[in-house]
Amino acid sequence: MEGQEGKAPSLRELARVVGVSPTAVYRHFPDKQALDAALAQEGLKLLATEQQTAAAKAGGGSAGFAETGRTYVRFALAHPALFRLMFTQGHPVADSDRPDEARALLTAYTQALASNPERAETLALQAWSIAHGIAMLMLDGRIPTDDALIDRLLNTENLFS
Amino acid sequence: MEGQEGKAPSLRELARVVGVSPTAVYRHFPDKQALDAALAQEGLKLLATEQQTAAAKAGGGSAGFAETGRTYVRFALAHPALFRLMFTQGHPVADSDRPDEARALLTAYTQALASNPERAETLALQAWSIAHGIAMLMLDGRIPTDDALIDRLLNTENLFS
DNA sequence: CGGTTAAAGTGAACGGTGTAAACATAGAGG
DNA sequence: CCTCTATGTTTACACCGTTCACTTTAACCG
Repeated sequence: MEGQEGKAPSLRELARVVGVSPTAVYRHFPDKQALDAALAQEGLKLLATEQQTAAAKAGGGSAGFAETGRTYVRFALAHPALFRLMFTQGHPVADSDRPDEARALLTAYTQALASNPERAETLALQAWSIAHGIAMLMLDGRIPTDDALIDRLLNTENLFS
Repeated sequence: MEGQEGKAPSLRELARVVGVSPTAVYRHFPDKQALDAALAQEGLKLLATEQQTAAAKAGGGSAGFAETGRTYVRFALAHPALFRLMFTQGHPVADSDRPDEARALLTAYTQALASNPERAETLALQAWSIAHGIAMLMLDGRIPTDDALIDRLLNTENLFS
């Protein structure tokens, strides 16, 4: 019925939930963007661990790599607002911090799968792009949120073969 | 320097630009969402024509198909706010209208490239996903907005080969 | 123990937003 | 000319992010 799931919560609403006045937030974060960035960081960490456990359970290797992608998309569908937040706001979230947990994990996998390092980099970004694209298109209601479809689209064996 | 380009204009700002009071808008659109949807429709049409001319200039076929993808990403980078609007709001924009100009064009191409029709559908969605993913990741500053990188990522010949 | 001090929370207020309601005006058609 | 409809306006409301001046809390130290 819906399109477009998951709207970002307002600063005031978050304050309400915590049971505190809106202005109290400013004792801990300079502005809403900083709050969002902190939440996004948390989300990225959560996604990274989910991916790692999923990949480990699949036994690593190329099966683990595939599981990483599925987990990425399923995470987006499970936490639409958080996922949007994670990629929507400001600077790439990490300035001098960990340079994107998820991305590091990604290139680690592709380095094992590809011949030369540049090829691995390209592969990593392509995998990221396709997973991100699927996630976004599904979140925005452009593509049916179908688990089988996720598998079909992420299947590298019939990818432009 | 920036991350995150292109913010949606407010209803009041649009009214200001047009030189009219904010509430006048409601004589023409039931609410802001409807206004956004109309703008999004316009954007989709624009993108579709740009893709068609680009593909035609490339001589159609698989070269034209590739040009379609490049045009998609370049469009997103050229009109960040509009592109976001096109995919961000509500129902898939077309309820009974044209079922997504861009998507129709896409499947038309893949049907020429693939063996069976379901394969073509999968191919179309995969191509859409990767282009959309690249566009989004670049808009959100996750990936450098590099023209050469676009080509490299969209190159089907080294896609998970 | 008392006093000082920094951290954390407060209410009021400002300009911004989307939207509703009641009212004004202009122009077309009889 | 008079009426009706399309279009516009002003005023008002609730919500938003944010600033400011003020109070509370609690920890530390002589």
